[in-house]
Amino acid sequence: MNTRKPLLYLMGQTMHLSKLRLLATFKENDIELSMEQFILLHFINAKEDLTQQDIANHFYRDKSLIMRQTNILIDLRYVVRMQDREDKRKKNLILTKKGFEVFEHAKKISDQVSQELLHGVTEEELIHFENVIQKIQQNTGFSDLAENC
Amino acid sequence: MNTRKPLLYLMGQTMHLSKLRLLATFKENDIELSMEQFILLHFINAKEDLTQQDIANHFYRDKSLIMRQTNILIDLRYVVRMQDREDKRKKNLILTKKGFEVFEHAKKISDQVSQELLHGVTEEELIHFENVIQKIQQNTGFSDLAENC
DNA sequence: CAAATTAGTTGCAAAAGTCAACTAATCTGA
DNA sequence: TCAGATTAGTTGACTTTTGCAACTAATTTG
Repeated sequence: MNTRKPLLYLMGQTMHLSKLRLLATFKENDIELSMEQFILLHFINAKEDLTQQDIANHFYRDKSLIMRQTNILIDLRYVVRMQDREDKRKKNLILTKKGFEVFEHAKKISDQVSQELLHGVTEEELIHFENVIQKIQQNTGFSDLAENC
Repeated sequence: MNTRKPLLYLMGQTMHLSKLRLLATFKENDIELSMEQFILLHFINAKEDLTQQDIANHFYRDKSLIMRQTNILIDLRYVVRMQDREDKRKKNLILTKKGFEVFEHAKKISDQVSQELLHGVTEEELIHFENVIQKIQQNTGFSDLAENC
């Protein structure tokens, strides 16, 4: 009998506990962001002329979910929606100064947490690890191969 | 500026896409289990004299959530609750024959999916990968070091 | 230009998760 | 020993997260 834990069991548990750690550290530092909000800010910050549909495609989520998550960030004045100049159906999401500051702070904490989580992992192991993660992601058949974020 | 993706961003996305792949494959094979239900079955199958509180502790979830997830498995006749002989507060969760059969089927599919996801990953890389995952899990400070499942 | 497609939006509902209160059983220490 | 603390399970009420379907307005395409 194969007693090795299923891959997704292992990854899921690690992900869950890591998320708890991140959120606890956010709270300690008075950052009131969910992990999803943080990731959304990260993505909006990294991309120019980003639309909600782009986000939905990238994360394989329903666009209505992205709509609502974005609304929260807008209510917080972290993000604004601006009509695209060329295509009036589209709206570009743009970080505000306030949003950028909050994001930068959260990013610093997040990097710190990552470092802690990777304590005892060598640079070489990390490279291999990220390499395997990438392969897994590609093997899902979902992930956009051309993607750079 | 550090352009590397945050660790949890990468892991989260990989986890999400992998979950989509697993659920799609479950559906193709007429398995009507959520990933959480599958993992719960896995855990109940692996452990003797398991209580809901044990599960809640292990997965760092509220016991009321475990209660409700277990109720679903009981409604499906996959699991039964049996009063512990020694401690009448406790109830042990036990797989039924039906539950075991469904689990075994799902496990087979899950192993298959894992294999597909690990396509192109060498045995050595996998060992390193699981090693890093374990370290991360331990570094969260949550994970029970004595645990074997 | 009519028909199909696309981006955003909204309503509805289901699923997932949290928190507090409660019961019954067990444990603990003065 | 037995009163008070603790533990496991349960329930209710609530919030958050998520997905689906329908709709509008703008754009693309044959």
